[in-house]
Amino acid sequence: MREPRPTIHDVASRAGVSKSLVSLAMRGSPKVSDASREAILQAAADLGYRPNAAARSLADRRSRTVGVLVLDLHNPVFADILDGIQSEVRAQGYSTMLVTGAADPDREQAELDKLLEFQVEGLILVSHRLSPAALRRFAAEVPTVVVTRDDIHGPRIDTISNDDVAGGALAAEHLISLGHTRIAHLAGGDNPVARNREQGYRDAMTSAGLEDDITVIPGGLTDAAGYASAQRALAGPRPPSAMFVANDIAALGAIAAVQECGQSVPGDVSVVGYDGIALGALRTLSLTTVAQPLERMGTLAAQRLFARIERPRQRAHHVLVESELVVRGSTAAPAIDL
Amino acid sequence: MREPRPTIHDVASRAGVSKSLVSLAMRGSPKVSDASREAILQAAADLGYRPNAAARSLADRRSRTVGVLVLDLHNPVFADILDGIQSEVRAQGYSTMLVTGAADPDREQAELDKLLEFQVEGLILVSHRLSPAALRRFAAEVPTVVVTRDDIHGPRIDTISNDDVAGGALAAEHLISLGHTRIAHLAGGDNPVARNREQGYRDAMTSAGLEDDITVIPGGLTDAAGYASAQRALAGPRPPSAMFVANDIAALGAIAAVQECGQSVPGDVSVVGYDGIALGALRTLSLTTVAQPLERMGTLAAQRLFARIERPRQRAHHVLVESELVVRGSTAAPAIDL
DNA sequence: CTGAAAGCGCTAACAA
DNA sequence: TTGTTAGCGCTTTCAG
Repeated sequence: MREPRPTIHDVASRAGVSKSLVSLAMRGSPKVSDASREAILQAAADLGYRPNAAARSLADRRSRTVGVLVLDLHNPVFADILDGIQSEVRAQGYSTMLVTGAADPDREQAELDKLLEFQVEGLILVSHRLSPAALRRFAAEVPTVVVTRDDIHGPRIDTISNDDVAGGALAAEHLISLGHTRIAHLAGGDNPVARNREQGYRDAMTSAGLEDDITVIPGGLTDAAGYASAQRALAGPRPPSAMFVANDIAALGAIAAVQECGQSVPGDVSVVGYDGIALGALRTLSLTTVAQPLERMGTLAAQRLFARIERPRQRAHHVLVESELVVRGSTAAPAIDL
Repeated sequence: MREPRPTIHDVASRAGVSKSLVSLAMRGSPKVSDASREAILQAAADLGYRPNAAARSLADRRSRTVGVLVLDLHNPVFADILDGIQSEVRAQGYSTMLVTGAADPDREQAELDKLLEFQVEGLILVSHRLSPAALRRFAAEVPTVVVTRDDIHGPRIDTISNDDVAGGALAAEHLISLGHTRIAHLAGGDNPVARNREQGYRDAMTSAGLEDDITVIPGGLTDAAGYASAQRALAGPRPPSAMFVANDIAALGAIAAVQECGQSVPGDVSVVGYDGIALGALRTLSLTTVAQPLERMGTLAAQRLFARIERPRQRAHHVLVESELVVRGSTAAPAIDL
């Protein structure tokens, strides 16, 4: 069907040398005479030769490839983290195989199985939905680092994360300090990241003596979920003057819902998000948020992974990064209640 | 360093059969007795056996993998197209290897070279920045389909695209029919997609007798670029009452700039984007746009690719999909000029 | 510096 | 139905 690709053997015979010399030359070994190298490179170029990664990986017993799973390609958070990962991986001369499981545990498992069949030397999971058992199974087979979660422990599971409880508290405290009391939390669903952010909110409310005002609206981490939760919050008997939303994308949805109700942000309702996506800095949105150092988290993850690929038995590190409150235009003091 | 993974050979000896029988059993061949299959599967499970994709691909002379290059993971457009691609690729029992070149021709080339070394059986390029020569070189080696562009032709280059000239005209005509005359175009930079959209705008303006009002502000296809272009447009001596922006992400940036100037959308300035990203449907943004059938474009691309993998010499198809104007809240009739 | 030979894990005839 | 035998393209000893 397809004409066969040229192999190392074709290059060798065209250059008039042996296979192994070509192999050396292709990888820039110094033990090749200039004349031979010249001839080999020329022959390779003439033929349009490309090394076969499958063959190399088989003979070499290593793929020089790492696998990356991301929760959801639609959320720009992950693009930022990926930038950090990719630059580090490339710097190491590795390739990355990128997959998504669309937040579905079974698909995530299937994708990771594929990755392992491809003999990736390590795994970076950017916010997964795996069960602890499944995660440990993978981590037992190959160096693994988890980004944005640190709830599942294991001897070989490195993590890069921020303190979501503290971050959630930061968000709530900001609203409290502005003078809000009717502060609702639009929660992010059944996952540890969202649960921690909610916990931070609860803690802050309680510390401020506002435990009776704690209002948690169930929701999710997508724009549509934020929109729906906000609608429900505003339809209640005692609508909030401020909302802390589980992440930025959902916060954008929430802002949309507020404005659609004929209310303004922050005039009638203040909104705080979480993550620090670039879009939130746009003046229209101007989203106050708890910003994670996304790209750096990616870089750190890749660095941890390579450290562990080097020394697999080293004990796991848990890197905690600092998130910070970025105050923008979506929050303000509450309107005076007349 | 790492303990070696179990191989087909280990499974065979544990199950008391030969390598080839295991190979057959693993791929569900009917020519294996139930007893053997049972034993083999059990042994494989006990050992935690995973087939080695590199070895399989080498022996099989096919990788069952396609390569996908996307322009920019930060633009949600591509996530939507990818959804379409992935579902089709999975349905065919193939895997996809996803890479980005971050809109840099050299990096794109390097990434595609890698993909070919991995022996991908086909390539889907979702909006690339390759030179015609480079693209043709790749297409000569492996079945290739290009999504969102149709400017580079070649006997083996399939394309899936919309008519950007017509789409650009659609956007401009909408603004014209609303009564606008001072309509600026915030252009998308030096690439054929953006140039075509601009052409459509010029055509529509000319047809309406508004050639003297044609105003093109140079820019780019990111939120930051849209923001900057809009600022420039508004700072001009004769600020526009409407803007057609080269894509949705840039349009969001433009809206931000308008609002920051103390003007409102659509009260003072109407804004139209292009692409149809989900975010634009949020009520806050409520972006009028020319929507492409993104996910379907992905599906079509994958279908074309598999058709071509089947029959490589078949002549190239150029699929044109319909885009449609989606009118939302970011456009309205111009304010009466007092 | 160069070449021959073995083998990575798997598939695919072909025989038995 | 099963086992044997060759490779797939490459890296890597190990002799020349």
